[in-house]
Order: sequence, then structure tokens, then C-alpha cells
Amino acid sequence: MFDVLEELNEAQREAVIHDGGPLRVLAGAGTGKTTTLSARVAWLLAHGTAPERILLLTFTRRAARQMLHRTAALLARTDAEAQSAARVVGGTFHAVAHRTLRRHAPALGLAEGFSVLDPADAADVIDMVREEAGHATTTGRRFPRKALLADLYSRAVNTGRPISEVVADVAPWANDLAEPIGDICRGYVARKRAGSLVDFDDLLLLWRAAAADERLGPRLAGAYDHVLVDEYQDVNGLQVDVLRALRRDDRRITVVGDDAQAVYSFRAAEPRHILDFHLAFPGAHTVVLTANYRSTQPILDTANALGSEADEGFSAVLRAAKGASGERPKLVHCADEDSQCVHACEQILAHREEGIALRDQAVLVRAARHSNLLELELAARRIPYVKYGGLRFTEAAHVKDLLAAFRVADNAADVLAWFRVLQLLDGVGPVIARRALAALGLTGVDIAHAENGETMSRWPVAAAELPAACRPAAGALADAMAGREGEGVAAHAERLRAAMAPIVQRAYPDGAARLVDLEALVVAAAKVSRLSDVAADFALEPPRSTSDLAGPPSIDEDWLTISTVHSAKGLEWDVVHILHATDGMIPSDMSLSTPSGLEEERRVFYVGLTRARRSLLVYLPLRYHHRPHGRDDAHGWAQPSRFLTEKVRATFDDVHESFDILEAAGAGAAGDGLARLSETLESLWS
DNA sequence: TAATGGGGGTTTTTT
DNA sequence: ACCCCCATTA
Repeated sequence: MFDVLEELNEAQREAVIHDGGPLRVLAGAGTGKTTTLSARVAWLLAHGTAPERILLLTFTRRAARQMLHRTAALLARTDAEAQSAARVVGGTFHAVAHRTLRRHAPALGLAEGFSVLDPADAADVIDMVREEAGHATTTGRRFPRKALLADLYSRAVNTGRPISEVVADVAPWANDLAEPIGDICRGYVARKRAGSLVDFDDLLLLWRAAAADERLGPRLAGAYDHVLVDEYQDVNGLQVDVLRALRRDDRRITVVGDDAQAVYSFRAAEPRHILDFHLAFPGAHTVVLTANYRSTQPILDTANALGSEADEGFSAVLRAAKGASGERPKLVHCADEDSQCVHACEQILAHREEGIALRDQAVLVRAARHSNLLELELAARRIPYVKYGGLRFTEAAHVKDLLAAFRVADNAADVLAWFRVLQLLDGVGPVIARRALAALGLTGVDIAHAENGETMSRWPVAAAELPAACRPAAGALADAMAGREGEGVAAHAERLRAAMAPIVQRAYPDGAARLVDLEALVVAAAKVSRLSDVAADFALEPPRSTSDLAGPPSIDEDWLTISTVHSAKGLEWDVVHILHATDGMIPSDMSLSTPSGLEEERRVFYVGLTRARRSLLVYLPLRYHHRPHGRDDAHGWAQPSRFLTEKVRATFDDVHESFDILEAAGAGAAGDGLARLSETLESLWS
């Protein structure tokens, strides 16, 4: 009757049809986690649960989309209505928190147009507080910078530990500064409240507060019949609190995860939450998925060997459902980083010749910059790729400029957005911007509930602080900020764009080229109900890949994926190349100060290995140049990753650089240079 | 006071 | 290689 179940194994089927209290699915890598969760949602829908009453929390919005897409496909094969999948409430904790807060802002004492700060914004607000406290300039003593301060603050909030402990943990060199750091945190919170600014942590804190609230809480909890959570090994205490509050009277919650893949402790995630699920949700039933449908057994042997050496050993040993056959993973020894790039490219092309398209291959790295050299090599060889993770947004500064204008229009108390917009004006720097903010009455902590109109009524005073030259542009902008009776969001956005366009164009050397992007924001504004939502959506779902920013290399062409291991979580490819299996890279030397840090690095490696379906190649450069761009040959010898123990190595076939490849690599530098020169000249001939 | 250029310190992973 | 700070100049 429900033929979806036919294709599931017994354990998966048990999880899908489970009816009753809390359910925990422990699903090792490649054991059909997504399949099971999608099928469970389909099952619930087919058995009469209204889609709006299902909450599906995933790690990225992309994961939610993917899962609901599969749910729809499953439903299409039965008589059930496939479109209903689209109405399931899905997204990340933060995105769902945001939607909830928008709906209930007044009840929570929040301004309706509250602004969402992305991490860079949050750091900038902290920097304002830091500067005003004078720490930037006092006596040359090293003081934590904005990014570190933001990190310290966030950890304290997410773990509920005092700031002094967090400092001792993360930045022991600043131990004696715990007190001024605490003051900055206090100032940061005050500044946010005053400006109706909400950072990512606040989204969760406020959602928790709402869900625990006597009056609001029952309504929020009662809105869902079923709550399903993916990647549960990566939730933190705050998120568990939210779930408990949402399931105060109703015990129907399903969580799926794998403690062997917990890699987000820097975000205060703790795998103990999945291990101790039954403590938070008494009476929980557990289903364990062990059959691996993704990889060949030789690849799983490597992963199992690595897992067996973990401090506490991984609970599940992975077994390939496909049987024991398959090609053994390769450990590719390379002379240095340059030769690693050459080898990787040749392996990629060799697999492509064997019929494995570029889209079925991925290069994984621990840190985004580890692929920089490879990207040059790929570009030189005309191999198209899309990179996930580690994106820098500075190029998108103009986008944030217009978003700041949107934010001010909806929330005139948004000091940070004002500060940003004002400084774009010609002849306005931090000092004049601050004066203008003071004139607007935005400097104190007691500005909390000033009406937008009240703030804007002071605009003429603020304008008087600005240099005469920029007053026309500033005046036009202030006009555009004021909403008009009966005006739609899109129309208002368009007026703001028109006012900002000349300002943005002036502010950047390549200003004209940036104007196109601003129009995209106006289009986005047509789809939401208020201007600050555009900015919030951008903060919560920023471009995740180079293709999100620039469009895929070419729509119907084939391209390779480059990704950080973190961004590759939950994905799989036929062929996986892992670069830089050296100590200091994997494991990252940033994580070695604590034993748990090292264990997490092991899991990162494990996640990387288990992404591969058919072929796995791990690259091991033997030496690194001290000055990669210098002309000398100064270098140090690399230590193979400490995770490549005898036992792990025994599962690999070693591939050593053959002499001619070595020569090719050596000649490669000069040869490539010549090739590139020819290319450069080539443009002259047409 | 804003804009600009040189020097020194830092360098992970992401909602 | 990049960001941040600081000194110099307009």
C-alpha cells in the first residue's frame, strides 16, 4: 500500500513508521539517513499529518530543501499529494527562530523591524564598543580584536559558562583581561538592545525565551505535531533547550545523527546531546542503522581503522552493503605542495577519462585556503570547479551597504547600519559619523523604543554635522528611508536603491560594476513582507559557494567540487581527493591544545574519508616551502598526519611519485610559466 | 578630519 | 596573504 517501505531495510522501516514517543536514529555515515528522514516525513504526510504541523530542522537550508524534494518524489509514487511537502516547516534552527520571532516580536518586547546581525556585523558592533572603551589605543598592550571578542562572547552564551573561564580556555594570554572583556560583552548586549539588533545567538536565546514563556510557549509548542531534527550530534545546549520547550506536552520528536561525525564543537555543539538523548527526552526509542550503502568495503576499512583509534572508539563499525569488493584507497606521496597539485589534477583527469564526470568528484580540504594553489593549477588547465566554504564577503561590501539602508528604513535605531551608511558619504569618516549618530539621539543605551519617526525627525540636526558637499546625496537618502503611505516593500526598496546607487558608485573604484548587484536585492525585496527580512535572509543564508556568487562555471558544463570537509558533511561523490594529510593541516594545529580538539580533528578526517563512494585518494606532500612565492627553495619537512598510523596506513596502497612525474612536476613550474605566457600573448592575436 | 601607504602581527571549521 | 594599526599628507 505504501510502496516506499519496500526499498528500505528493516531498521530504516522501523524508524519510518515509529509511532509514539521520542525517537533517536543513530545513523552511521552512508547508512541512509536522508532516505530515512525523507521517508518518515512522507509517511507522516501520507497518514494524515498536515504539512504545516511538521517541523523539520536541518543543518543548512539546502539540506532541508533536498530532503523535502525527496519526500515529494516519494509521495508522487503514491496517491498522496506531493506538493504538500513544500508546506512542511523546514530550515535551520536560526532560520526558523527568525520566522518565529518576526511573528511574535511585539509579545517578546522586540521592535517589529528588528535587524539581524550576521557574524561580521556582530563583530563590528563589538568593535564600536571596544573602540569607545579605548582598548584599541591603551599603552600598546595586546588586546583581543573584534573577531576574537565575538567568539569569546558567543561561546560564553552558547555554553552558559562565565567569560573568565572561556577566556582561560580559548585565549589564555588574555587571562588578566577577563574583566575589561566582560565589560565589552556587557556593552555589546546593551548596544544591541538599544538598537533592536539581534545576533545569531540572540535568535536562539529569544526563541528559547518565547518557547518557555507562560503565555506564548504553549502556542508555539502546539503548532507542531511532529518535530524532526537532522545532524543532532551538532546541536548545542541552547538548541536542546529550545526543543524541550517546544515538546513540553507532546512527545513526538525524531532526531537523527552520528556521534562519530560531530565536528562543530567550536560552535558549542556537544555530541553528548545525542548520546544522552533519553535523559532530555525520557522513554526515547532508539534505532541503529548500520548497513552502509554508500562506499565500498576497502574505503570503510580505512574509516573503521581510523575510528578504532579514537579515544573512546567509535561505536559503529561500518559494513558495506555492496559487498567486500572495490579498489583500495590510495595514499599519494608528493614531493611538495606544487607536486600535490599536479598529481591531484592528473588523477582528476585520469578518472574523468575513465568516465567519472567532474561532478562526481570532489577535492576536500581542512581549511578553505588549503586549496588556493590547486585552484591556480585548475584554472591553468581549464578545469572548471565550484568551491564551497571559506567564502569572504568583502567583495560584497556594496551589497551590505544597501542592506544597511534597508535596515535603517525599517529600524531607525540600528546604529550599526547608520554608521556604515554614513561613512559611505564623501568626506565622512568615523568621527563625523559618530557626531551625526549623536545628533540622531542614537548614542545612549536608552534609545530602545524610540519610534522610527522620532529618530528621523532629528535628521536635519544630524545633516548639519555632515560636510556640505555630501548633503544633497544624504538628503535624498534620508527621504528614501521614510516609508510612504500604502507603498509596497518592493517600491520602497527601489527608492532606496536609487538613492544609494550614486553613493555606492562614488565609494568604490569599480562602483559602476557593483550597481547590478543592487538590483538583485530589490527583486529579493518583492518576495518578503518587510525590508529588514531581506537583510535577515541574506545574513541567515549567505552565498555558500563561489557559484552562488557568480553563477555556475557554465550551466550545462561539467565541473569539479572543491569543499572544506565541514561544508561537505552529508554529501557524497564517486571519487574523493583529500589534500594535505600532514600534521598541522589534518589535524589543524589550531586545535591541538586540548585532547578533545584532537579527537574532533580525527572525526573531521573521518567525515572526509566517508564521503567517497568508489575511489578515495589521500595526498601527502613531503615538504612545504617557507616562502611559497619567494624565489629561494627554503623549506621544511612535513610530518605525515598523526592519524596515518601503521594500522590506518595498512588499509591504503601507497603511490610514490615516479621519476618522470617528478621531472614533469619540476619542469612544470617553468613549463607552466611558458604556457601561461603564451596564453597571455594569445589574446593579442585576435 | 579623511584618505592613503607602510609595517607588523596573525593565520580553522559555520549558523 | 591579509587585516589592522599607525603615521603622514592633503
